[in-house]
Amino acid sequence: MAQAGEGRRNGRVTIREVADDAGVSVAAVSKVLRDAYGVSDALRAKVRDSMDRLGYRPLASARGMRGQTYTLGLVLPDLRNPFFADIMTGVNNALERTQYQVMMGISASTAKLETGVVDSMIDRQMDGIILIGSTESRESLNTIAEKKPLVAIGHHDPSAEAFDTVNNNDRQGALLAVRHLVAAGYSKIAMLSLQGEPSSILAEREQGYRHGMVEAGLGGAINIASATQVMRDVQFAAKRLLHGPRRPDAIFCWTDFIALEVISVATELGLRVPEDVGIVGYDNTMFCDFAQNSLTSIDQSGELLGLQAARLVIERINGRTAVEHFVVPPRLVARRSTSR
Amino acid sequence: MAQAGEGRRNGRVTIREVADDAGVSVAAVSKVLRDAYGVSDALRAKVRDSMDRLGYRPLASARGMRGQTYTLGLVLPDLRNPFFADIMTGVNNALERTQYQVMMGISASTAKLETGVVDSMIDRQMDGIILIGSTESRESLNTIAEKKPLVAIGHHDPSAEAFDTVNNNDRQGALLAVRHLVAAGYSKIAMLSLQGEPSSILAEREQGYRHGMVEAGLGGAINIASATQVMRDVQFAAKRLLHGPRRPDAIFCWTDFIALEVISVATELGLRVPEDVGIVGYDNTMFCDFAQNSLTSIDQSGELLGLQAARLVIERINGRTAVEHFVVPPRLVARRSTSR
DNA sequence: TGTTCTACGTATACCGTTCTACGTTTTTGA
DNA sequence: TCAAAAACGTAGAACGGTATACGTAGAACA
Repeated sequence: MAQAGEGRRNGRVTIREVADDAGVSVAAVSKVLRDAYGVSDALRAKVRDSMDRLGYRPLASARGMRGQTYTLGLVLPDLRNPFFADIMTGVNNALERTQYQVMMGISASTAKLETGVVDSMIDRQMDGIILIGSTESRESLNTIAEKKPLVAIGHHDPSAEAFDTVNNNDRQGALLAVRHLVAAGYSKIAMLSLQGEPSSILAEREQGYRHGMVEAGLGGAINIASATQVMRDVQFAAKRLLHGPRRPDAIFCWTDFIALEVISVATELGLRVPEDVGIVGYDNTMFCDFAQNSLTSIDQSGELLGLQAARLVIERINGRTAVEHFVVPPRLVARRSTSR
Repeated sequence: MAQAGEGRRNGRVTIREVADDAGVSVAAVSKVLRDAYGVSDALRAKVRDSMDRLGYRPLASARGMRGQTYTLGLVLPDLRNPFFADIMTGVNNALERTQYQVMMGISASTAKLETGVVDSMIDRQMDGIILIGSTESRESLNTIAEKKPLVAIGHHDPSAEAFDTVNNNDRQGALLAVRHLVAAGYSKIAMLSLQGEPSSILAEREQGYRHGMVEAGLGGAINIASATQVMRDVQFAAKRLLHGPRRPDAIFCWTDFIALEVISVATELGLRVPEDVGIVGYDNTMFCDFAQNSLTSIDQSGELLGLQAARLVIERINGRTAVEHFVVPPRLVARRSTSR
């Protein structure tokens, strides 16, 4: 097995060869690599020069045996939501001038797969882990945090001690949506929420929605439906909402993607957006801007979230133990889908 | 630095503890792990039991020092195109019953970043690499292939020897698009192609387009515009096409995403799709199905591409050296955007 | 002028696996 | 029944880095 690998390792320059070339000890080279204490500028220059000339690259596995791998693990629920691309951009920006690299894995929004991916990242010695939209319990997250520095994006748990969180204020986001719809003259406002393993974001947004409705004297019209992220499921839920006896005149949707699906279903049913039904999405992804969608949405600054998460995880790697919970205020971006 | 890591490694069960627990040698445990020759069923059972009981998980870094890491690297151009999610699904399906895990990186469609990501994957001892939509030259790919088993998805190079390729037939895909548009009564058919580092796919699709036009006696109407994947750029190119003196009555677009942008621009300019302008996309992503888009598109079976790529890379890891080039026929899915 | 620091380098144990080389036991074949 | 082969298991040297413990030279101080 793996005969093919035999000749392949060859050609890899090791720290020893660099040391020989520079005429210094292996330890000295290692110090240069790690920016460790006790290296003169002259020595550093000499070593750097040898490394460049020989094309030396440290082997992450070997580093991982004693020290760091300089690799961060980023776990995202799925690849289809462009919102995660925004987060990724932020993470990459934060890491630009560091030696850290990111490796991504997908959890497909199920706790079982998520655990698998996280475990595999721990096996692969990631120095820290950023978990997006985790469905795990706090205990599970604590268990992970015992092993590696951990930051959760999109997971509200302000009393968590072992790991940091980075969020937008989902309650306020939902509130913004409802207030905007009310101001635009809608009153039978439904929420199309997420079905599946209950999460803290879910609770926050639903609270925000309820709060907004009650505040506007529409407590009696509160109507929360839900669907998984699967296309057929969303369609079904949307049809049920728009066909039912208490047909809403506006729907606040869990994500932009779900909102687009609702627009699609509404169009097929011959309902006009925004005249017959107003739609609000969440995440303000690039698709909102297309004229055929023109979707009002809540922006939660994905790039900023990613940037902060990367900062926090690196701080933890560097020794911070005090917990930090970062919250961004959301912002509503109005478009035609609610301009009755 | 990294004091935080000190207590963290603790609790990790090593192969030695498993060996002690099972009352066998370290080598025996390793053999069980690798399904290597020379282990009796009894010994295997004993060792497996100890591993389960202790919750042992092999450390990838340590494995990487001598053997494999059981990790594949998947490099994708960007996270925003849901087509890549299809590929990923295929890859995951292929890997389901193996011990391999996938780590993803993004190249952002630039050769420089792509090189960086690939290098970092080699540093991290990926056993094999799957490269999607690579913009690298054949020599660069050969250099990578010298170091690791390599499979390129979306990179036509049928005479490559050192790495495998997995593709849909892009020339035929473009041909299908043009023929479909011609059959629907369009004649001034433009192509909105990709700008940037030239790729083999680009050449294939443009050839298919030209061929289709000439075949239909429309050689004089050949009109190839191009734009990068950046939103503003696509908008600009679309406006120029739709405003220009030789306004096309149909546009064959590089990806669904670009097609959606073109629909958006057309809508804003007061042009009706499909009456005034027919649109065809590529990839047949989930967005095509939305009623507000209803986009005709070329399906290149992303899931199958991913599955095959995973199969090929694992075969290479296991010793295959003969090259293999896998090609899937594309399929046109007609929707309203071309139903004049 | 000796003593104590500080700055800079070095030698080397160690990390957790794999895998080769080598024993020992059991099975097979004549 | 004995030799040869097959099956099973073990010891221990790698792999390429990190980090600790230590040595040495020159500067600073009294």
